[in-house]
Amino acid sequence: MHNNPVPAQTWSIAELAAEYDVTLRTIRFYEDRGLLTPERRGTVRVYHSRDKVRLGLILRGKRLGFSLDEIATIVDMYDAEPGEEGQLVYLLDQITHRRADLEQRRRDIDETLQELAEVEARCHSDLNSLRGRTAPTHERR
Amino acid sequence: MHNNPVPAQTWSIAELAAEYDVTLRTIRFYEDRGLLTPERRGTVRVYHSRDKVRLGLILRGKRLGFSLDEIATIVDMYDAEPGEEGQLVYLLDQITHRRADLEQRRRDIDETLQELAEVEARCHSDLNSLRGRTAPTHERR
DNA sequence: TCTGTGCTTGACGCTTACGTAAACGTAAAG
DNA sequence: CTTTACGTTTACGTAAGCGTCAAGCACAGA
Repeated sequence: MHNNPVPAQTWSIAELAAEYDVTLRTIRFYEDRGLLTPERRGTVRVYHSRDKVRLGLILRGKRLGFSLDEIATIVDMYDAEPGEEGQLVYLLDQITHRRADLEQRRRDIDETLQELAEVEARCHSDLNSLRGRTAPTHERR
Repeated sequence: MHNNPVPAQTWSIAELAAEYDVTLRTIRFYEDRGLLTPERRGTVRVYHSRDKVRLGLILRGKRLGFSLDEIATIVDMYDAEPGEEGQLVYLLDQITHRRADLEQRRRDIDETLQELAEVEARCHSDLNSLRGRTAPTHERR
């Protein structure tokens, strides 16, 4: 057996920025908002895998349209320590809310996808008409 | 047969605001951004079912986290006239992009829901431990 | 006629989520 | 030693999406 088998990889701010395709400004801004807490070596930021994971979660939250405040509560849930009963109950409550939110979003997405499919079908039909295959007999809203 | 069987219902701005739970300011703002184009009777806005539907689509887009500009392109797709071939091809292209976007979102949502379920399971387990049922034997990240 | 009630158009304010310099530190390379 | 690369803080700028007055019109009822 040996200690310290893996030197526990770290990243510079530029490396993280490149990997996730965001600017340095963005990463520093997230830190300012308390979403990231990189180590400091002197004045320089050093990011560990924990920070990297959190950045990934933050960006996924952004893709979902959450505000940074909402993202903060979500991401912090993942890292939450067991704590006392009140904390846990609160956390479960948060989870319930988040889940309801996300399921509403999924319904919205599914509806939108369905309607896009209809618009697409109309387009193809119209294209066929234009190319002289047949007259447009379908109903328009 | 008779003409004008239904007087074609209309709504005031306040009625729409109440129904969708938004402010008058918001509805006017959407008009300012070209998302709504209500009829004018004198100086007063009169909303027809078309406007009402569009407002619903706009708010759904908002729930999905789209910007108003993106929402504009989406909503306008629903109302698009057949037009020439170039237009149709462009529309189909837009649809492709939107669909890719939405499917990415759905993946993000599903991942998040899964992870929330894990956090929830941890919470319940921790609660049981606190209540003295059993010791927490599960792994923490 | 006075008082609401509901609508209108500005116009300024505010928050979020960064962009964009400016000015400086540090360490390696030429 | 100077340049270059990479990092830092401070701070002002900006676009989106409204909130929030302010001031005024139009019509209905007491």
